Amino acid sequence: MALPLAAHVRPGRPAHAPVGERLNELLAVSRWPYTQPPMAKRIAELQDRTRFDPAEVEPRMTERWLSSGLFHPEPDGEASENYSIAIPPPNVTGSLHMGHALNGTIQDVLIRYRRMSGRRTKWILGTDHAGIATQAQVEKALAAEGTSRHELGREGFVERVWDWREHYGHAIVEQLKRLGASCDYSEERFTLDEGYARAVVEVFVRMYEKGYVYRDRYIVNWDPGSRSAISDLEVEERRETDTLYSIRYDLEGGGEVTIATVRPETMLGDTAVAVHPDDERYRALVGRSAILPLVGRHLPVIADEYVKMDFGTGQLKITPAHDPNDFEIGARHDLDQVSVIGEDGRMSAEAGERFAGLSVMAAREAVVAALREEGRIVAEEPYEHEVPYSHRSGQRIEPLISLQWFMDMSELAKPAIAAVNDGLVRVVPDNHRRVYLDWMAGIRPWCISRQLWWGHRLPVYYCDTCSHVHVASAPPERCAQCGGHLRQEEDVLDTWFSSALWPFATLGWPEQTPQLRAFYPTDVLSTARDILFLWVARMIMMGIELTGQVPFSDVYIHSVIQAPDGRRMSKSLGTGIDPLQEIERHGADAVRFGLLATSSTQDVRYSAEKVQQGQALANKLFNATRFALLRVHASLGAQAAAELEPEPLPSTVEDRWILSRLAQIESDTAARIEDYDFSHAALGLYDFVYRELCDWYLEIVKPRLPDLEPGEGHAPAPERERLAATLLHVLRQTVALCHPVIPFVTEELWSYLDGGGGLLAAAPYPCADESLTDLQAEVELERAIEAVVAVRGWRDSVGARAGAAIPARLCAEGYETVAPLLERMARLRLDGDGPAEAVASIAVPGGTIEVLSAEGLDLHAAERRRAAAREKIEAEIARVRGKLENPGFVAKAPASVVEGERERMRRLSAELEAL
RNA sequence: GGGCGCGUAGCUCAGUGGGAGAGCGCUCGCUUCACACGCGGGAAGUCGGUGGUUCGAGUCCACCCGCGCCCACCA
Repeated sequence: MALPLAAHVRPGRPAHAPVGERLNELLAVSRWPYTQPPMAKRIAELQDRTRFDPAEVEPRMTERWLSSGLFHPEPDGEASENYSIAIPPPNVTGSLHMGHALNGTIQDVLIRYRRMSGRRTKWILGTDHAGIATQAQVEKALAAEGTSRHELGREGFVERVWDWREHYGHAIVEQLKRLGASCDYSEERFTLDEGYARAVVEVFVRMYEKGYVYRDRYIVNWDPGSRSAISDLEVEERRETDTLYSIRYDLEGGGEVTIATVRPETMLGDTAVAVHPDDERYRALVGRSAILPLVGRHLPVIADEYVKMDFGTGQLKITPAHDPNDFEIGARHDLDQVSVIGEDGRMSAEAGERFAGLSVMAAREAVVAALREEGRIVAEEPYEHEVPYSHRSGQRIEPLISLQWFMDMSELAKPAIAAVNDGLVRVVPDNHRRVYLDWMAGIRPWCISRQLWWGHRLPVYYCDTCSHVHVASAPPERCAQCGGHLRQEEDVLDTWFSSALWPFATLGWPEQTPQLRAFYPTDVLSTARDILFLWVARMIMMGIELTGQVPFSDVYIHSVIQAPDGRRMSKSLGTGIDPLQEIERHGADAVRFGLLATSSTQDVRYSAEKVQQGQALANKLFNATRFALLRVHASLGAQAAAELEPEPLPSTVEDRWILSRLAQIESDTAARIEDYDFSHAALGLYDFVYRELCDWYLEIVKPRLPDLEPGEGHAPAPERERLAATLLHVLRQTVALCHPVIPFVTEELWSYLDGGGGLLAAAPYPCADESLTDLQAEVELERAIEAVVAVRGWRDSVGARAGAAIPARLCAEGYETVAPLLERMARLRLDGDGPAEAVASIAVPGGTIEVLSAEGLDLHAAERRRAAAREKIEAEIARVRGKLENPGFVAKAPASVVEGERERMRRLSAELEAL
């Protein structure tokens, strides 16, 4: 295998470190013993493989990759010269959905591209324990068995979850292999692994010691579904229509106030009534007392600026224990907190005998009924507002006061804001940058404790005797204060607390491991925007705080894939499309291509057509290669074919043209991948393979590389060898170029194209050879193509038989080098001689083609066509003339544009003249 | 309420201030010796609307209409 080292070094970009050494290392890996039949036999078998069959090929290629060890890099070198990506860890119980498939493909393109470009690459793989989701899933299974976590007890339950993980936790990893993802499968991480857990505890302790982590009684988003507090980010607001009740409260010593609420049941916990301090209407009320209906509690009337004078009556009930705003107001005015709703989502004893034990909704009805009986409901009206729901359990959030652990984020946010502002972390596309910055600027404390059993238990120990609180990475034996017995905190940490450490905890942090040195910081974090705050922002904050470095230099936010009808893809809506099913149907290459081609800087709809297009591309490339191999072998003989060294040896204009176009697509593709412009990368490759390579180059070149059977008139053997070398060079480069996008079919084809038996995944990525750029050849061939297309259209419109060659004369400039191919591709016979009088003429760039025989042609149609062509040219001329006669245009437009229009005018005039 | 984004061919979407494009679908023709998951030809568009900037606007600006998404503590 030829190894031009220069091919690894793209001009204008830094060569990343010991390239030669790297290559050898890669090659040692790719030369693993892979026995296959001799090439001649394989080529013969290729004769019958008229289609690319993904189901047959893909498992073989996966097997080759995995057993080669290529995906596992030794932890050598420095992170700055290596390339690494930490996969967003999927939930351990999850299965591959479209988002995973797209993100997996994107990351794999980046990884494969960098690996082929000579970088030591590591794609860090692992799964997330996903506290609430996993616990809920196992609890559901237990319920089906007629038992519950409470019956099993904490230890038994956690053991059951680990069993569950053993059984179901590997599905998604296998699915990633199916997709072709080149993760380092030999070092899979899990956020609850022993080492990882040590890192989590370490971080908690450090944050506690810095004073960021604290315990507080605070109003939290209580999720009755998971029986746990959840963070603000896990709350989703839904628009709902409720009834807004206006309720009359009597004032002590006469008078009344009227408050409005959509949650009458919470009035049982009211501890004040508030008005705005500037509200003239109610100034006299401040300082008096209202009497809470049904309860009889005396409520001070207070003044607070939070109250909107122009909303409702301007009189507001205050329930500090069950409303976040009221909680704040209560704190300002030192109000009592009366909790009338419990953690089970039912009314508590404090709600009074009449209501205790009722669900919130039942209590609402009961309270309204009771108030109505007393004639206190002044008004009822439908009211649309936002209602908080748990993103996790789907249940309505119940704000209530609870003792929880929090982390203050304000200090952590500062350097994380600076990192993005200063470009240390680049956000692509850029518009997400401001979203990040806005959120970070207003960051609030993070409730990190969860009342679950599945997760990292807080390293907090309470003394039974003196209630001293110990926070330590190793459990202390006894209370340091009084020697009393210690009890560990029951709560576990929010899953995102451990996820925030992902890029470095997976590499062995806090130990200074070789892995950490080699692969941290990582290069890019690719994800959908829904976890920008939940995860990405927190990784940046924690990364900077704990390692002193940003965890990645790029954040790439990819599209969200919607159902084809534009709705959200979801199981519950029935709008989900299973990527694995699509892979079964069309092949992994097709799905990868389709997803990349669809992806964009905004949300996109799933496109079965684009997947189809990918399948077509895989098949096309397979057949193009198959054609070239079979032809070369037939034309040169097996011996010469086996000894042939593919290299660019252009002898004709089409050779120079395709090599020039190849250089172009090579630099385009590299640039697009580096710019995260995956759709154009994929579609650009499609265009190159279809249009330039297959439709034109292969078709033009066919007669130069004959099946040798008829024997007469073949090009001499050295000419055939030059063409074969060029053709195979172009195919090798094209196949390699496509590899990051469609790895399976290209790896299979490489096993035919590469004599050395190496892996394409380890081969150098093609690099544009600028010396092969040939603008002259491009101009000449573009002109020929335009002419061929014009003649074909003309032929079709006059009913020429498909195969019949038409006698004609070329009356146009600039076809010296391309006349033979024009003749053949357009099925003309350009004898030159013949009757002087043409029967018809076809407009082509730079002139016409005169048709010399009307045999079998519909000349009326030909005339109509000629007239149409003339009309089109005239219209075009009129447009250009209009421009050129506009003094403003000539005076103000750039000279090159003006000259371009003049040139066009000359060309069009010549064509019109010729017609 | 604040922010971001989108309206281009029947559908899904590209489009860099200077000749409106692709894939699919539709249609006509080809059993052309790589591929019928193929090849060749064709039809199909007041680029959401109205103004403005400019020699020139699908592209830049303003407003309007329609549709998404994110953030936000008005009962």
